[in-house]
Amino acid sequence: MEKHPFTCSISQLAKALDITTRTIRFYEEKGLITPDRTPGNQRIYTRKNRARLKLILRGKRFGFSLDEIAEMIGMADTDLTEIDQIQKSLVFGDKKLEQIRQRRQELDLLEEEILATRQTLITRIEQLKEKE
Amino acid sequence: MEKHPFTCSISQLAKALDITTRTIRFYEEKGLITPDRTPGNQRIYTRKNRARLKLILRGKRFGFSLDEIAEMIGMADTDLTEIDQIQKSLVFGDKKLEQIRQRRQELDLLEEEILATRQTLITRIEQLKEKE
DNA sequence: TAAATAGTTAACGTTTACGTAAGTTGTAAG
DNA sequence: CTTACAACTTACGTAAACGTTAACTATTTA
Repeated sequence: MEKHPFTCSISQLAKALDITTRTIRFYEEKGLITPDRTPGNQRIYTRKNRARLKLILRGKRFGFSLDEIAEMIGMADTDLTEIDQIQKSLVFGDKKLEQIRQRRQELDLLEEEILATRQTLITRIEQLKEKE
Repeated sequence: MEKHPFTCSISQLAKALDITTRTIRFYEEKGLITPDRTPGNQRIYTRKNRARLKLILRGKRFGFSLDEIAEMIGMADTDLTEIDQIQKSLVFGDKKLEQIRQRRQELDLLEEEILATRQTLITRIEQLKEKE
């Protein structure tokens, strides 16, 4: 196996994901990512770190707090030797899936609501144009 | 038309939506809802107010800030006489629809990710059970 | 090798979204 | 009428999620 060479610095990663370096370091403080270091103590990020960060940002866009995201990630990082631990993670993951499905329904409602408003507006515009 | 009698007090509304009265008053401060008052200056909420509040909470669950939600509501409250204003609202609504569709895609990704992790865990459990 | 650029930690500042407490007024029950 | 409870306003407090600045070190570039 290779030691895939797709690494980058903190500022490169920040630019790629359109966030600040402060944000990345903050997530590290919270234990959400743990990049390797160069001999000079500078952070280096792999594709894996990058994927992890994207997952974090995605979670945030759905209103999950960093603590909740930390939990989800905890699941992803499960030590695959302890069978009890694995089963707990499964239960946790299923709970999250439940939540996600609920969110999807709410997303539909939100869309409906906006579409309805849209229709009202369009109808109104047509009425106004006829009156001219 | 009736003056539909489906009104309630702030604490009733809070209980119904499982939030605190403080939260409701806070949203009012921010201009997100403007209930009528009794002669004694107490807030009364109609079905419409209630629907509005639900919309706010739904938006929050998708990581929209209160300011963003205020914008969305601004669209819903458009003064239907100014044709320019209506058209602006339409454009704004379409932007929000774009965002919502993006969120849906991300939701799918999130679900995939969890399902993949789930599969890994299940496979691992089976392996461990065979070894017994 | 020197200068410019980028990265590091530490610590204090800021914004958002409420929580909480104090003191006052409305309203329903006895 | 008064007791009790709910609602009102005002204001200070707080946790989360970063922003900003300072003082220092590593790395790249001339």
